[in-house]
Amino acid sequence: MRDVAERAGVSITTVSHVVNNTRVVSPDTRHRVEEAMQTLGYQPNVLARSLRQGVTHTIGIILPDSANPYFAEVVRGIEDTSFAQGYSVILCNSDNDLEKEHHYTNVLVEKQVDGIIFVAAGLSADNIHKLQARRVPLVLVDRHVPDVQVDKVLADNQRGGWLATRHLIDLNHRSIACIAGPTGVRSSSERVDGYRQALESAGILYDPKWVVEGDFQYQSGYSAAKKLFHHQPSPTAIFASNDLMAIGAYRFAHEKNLRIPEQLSIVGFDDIRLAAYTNPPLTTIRQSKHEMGAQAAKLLLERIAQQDLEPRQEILDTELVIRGSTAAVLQPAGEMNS
Amino acid sequence: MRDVAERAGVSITTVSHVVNNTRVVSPDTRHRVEEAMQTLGYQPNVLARSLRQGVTHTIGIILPDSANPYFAEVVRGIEDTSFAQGYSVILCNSDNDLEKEHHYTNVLVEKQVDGIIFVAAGLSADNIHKLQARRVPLVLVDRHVPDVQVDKVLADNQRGGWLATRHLIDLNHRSIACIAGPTGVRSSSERVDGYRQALESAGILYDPKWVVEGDFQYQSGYSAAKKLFHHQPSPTAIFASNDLMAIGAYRFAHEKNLRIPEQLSIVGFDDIRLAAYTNPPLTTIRQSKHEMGAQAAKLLLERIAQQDLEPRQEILDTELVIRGSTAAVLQPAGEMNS
DNA sequence: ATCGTTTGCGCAATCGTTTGCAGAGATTCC
DNA sequence: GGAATCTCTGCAAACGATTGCGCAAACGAT
Repeated sequence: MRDVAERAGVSITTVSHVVNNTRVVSPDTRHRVEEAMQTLGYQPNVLARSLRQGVTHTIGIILPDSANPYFAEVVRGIEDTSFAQGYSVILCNSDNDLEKEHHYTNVLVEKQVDGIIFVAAGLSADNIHKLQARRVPLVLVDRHVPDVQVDKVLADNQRGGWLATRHLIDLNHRSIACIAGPTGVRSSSERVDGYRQALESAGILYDPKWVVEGDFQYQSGYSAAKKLFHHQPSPTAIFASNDLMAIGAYRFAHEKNLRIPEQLSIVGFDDIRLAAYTNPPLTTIRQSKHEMGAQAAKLLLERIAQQDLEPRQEILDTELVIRGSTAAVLQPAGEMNS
Repeated sequence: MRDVAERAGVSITTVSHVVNNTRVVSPDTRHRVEEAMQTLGYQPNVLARSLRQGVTHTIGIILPDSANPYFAEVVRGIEDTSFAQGYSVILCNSDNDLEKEHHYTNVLVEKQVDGIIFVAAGLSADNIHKLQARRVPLVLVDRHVPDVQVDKVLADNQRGGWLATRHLIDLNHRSIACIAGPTGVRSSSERVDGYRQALESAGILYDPKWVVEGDFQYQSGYSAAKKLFHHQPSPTAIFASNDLMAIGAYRFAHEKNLRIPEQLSIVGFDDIRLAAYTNPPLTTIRQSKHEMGAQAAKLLLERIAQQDLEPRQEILDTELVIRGSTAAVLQPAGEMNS
């Protein structure tokens, strides 16, 4: 910058002002400065600017695993709207490890990010409180965390679970199992709640034996299905609390030569891109992942602009997408449904 | 920091030295300083440090789409090893748009990142040269770019294409189509080269009509397959140059009631996690995506540490993974193969 | 008592910007 | 013709750390 100033025969102040268009500069000098910048290939050092202005135009994302197709799309939503507003994002994978999550919160604070978007690794209340004590703008995504007052954007998981299960009930299924997500993850337990409510409101006994826990990965869906079919009688339908595990269950069904949907109906959750391309295409609960990320970024940027807002909460709709993995049960276990 | 110094009754200098362990401090003062830091909840401002030291411990990743499962895993590889070495990553999606890519290179340079990992959007030579002119440490991943001298980590795409095709030939297929990636993407054209060579070395005519172009997404695999089956005769096997398009082709086959692998064999490329869970499980060419990212990060950090290295090139192995989507052709079109 | 060494610490410049304050010359107005 | 106003620009102090240089006290040896 000093070089530019020298070459243009002006002060550093003036250079700064032409760069930022922050006060009038005579056309003549402006031109000289611009020329000097051109030939010297000047690019501002935003570190210095940030230091001075206390603003980095950078936000952090902390989440369990960016390689998970679900989160990957959320991240894209965040990145897209951040980009549009001139913000960059620092990506941090916590691997569901509170320790790592904590480490990253520190790193981000030290790097003076303007805000953080957070998919909690688990019982992250401590980490969150620490951030709030520092008055770091914050928004929680996808997973609610108890005991914190903070902006959130969540999906209507319970309704989703209810829709999925209700759909199966409407198809005359009565033996409906559930592959749950990890305990302690709120979004998962809410889905199971929806499942349970749908069963109970249809007068079907909720049997904890038919709820097995997975970890949201393919493999665990496979294992869970195996476990479900280990004892008699077997379920005629499975509600998997995410698509990855639903696809894991597919794998099991194919190995056992169980035809989907004729012999086993499966409903997933999330509607990842892939879901439309499985065989058969997966009936699932859609939540708009990109939208979720975009909303989160929007909320965060608003809070950055104005710190003293009341904590807000955005609940995104979930929607049943009927594809080919569900069908009416062959031997209806009860009376016909209207 | 000034507050800490004041509270501990020492100079800022001393505080700095206890924070960084950079010269001897008497146990007594050290203790006082640490206590002051504790009670004040001091966290250093690494912006200021970076400005002074000219080092940010931050790297940038520019790639087409982090939501693509393939890149998502590469990114994890990068993030993991960066994290282990104390670096953070800024994530930038170019959407294969040279303009956006260029914008991001500027942003990253201005943010003074220590280096950049780059999956080229296309003919990115200009953007790369600009970076090199600024002496920004750089490594290219996954896609070669002509006319640049720079560290690279690539997969052996040609061998992969060859392996895939050879596998089909060994199964007596003679009518082998290919779903290519976008033109201009080097890794794609190399795979097609491998395909072509395998055909030719087996004395099978290479017919450009049987090579249709996709864009590496599910949907384009579907469309490509449709196009391939539009004319007679139809292929008995398809080599798709990535798994996503292979799965798109699955979709087409299922719609047409073509059984895989009995009536149509399909080989993919990449071996994304999902590939083991499709129905049937996808035969594909494995490349280690996480490893690729990890290698890239390693190379980059080495170059950051030592700028004056010769450009290096890392070629990662590809490997045929035989699963259930390929089988011997029903009516052998030619003589039996040993 | 003197001198050399060691130990422990502080001063102030620096990194590359932004920005409040103020000044110099040109122009306008009465 | 002087005052008031306008236009354009520069000085210098921040932002929050790091670091070369140097100084004072304590110590040990002679």
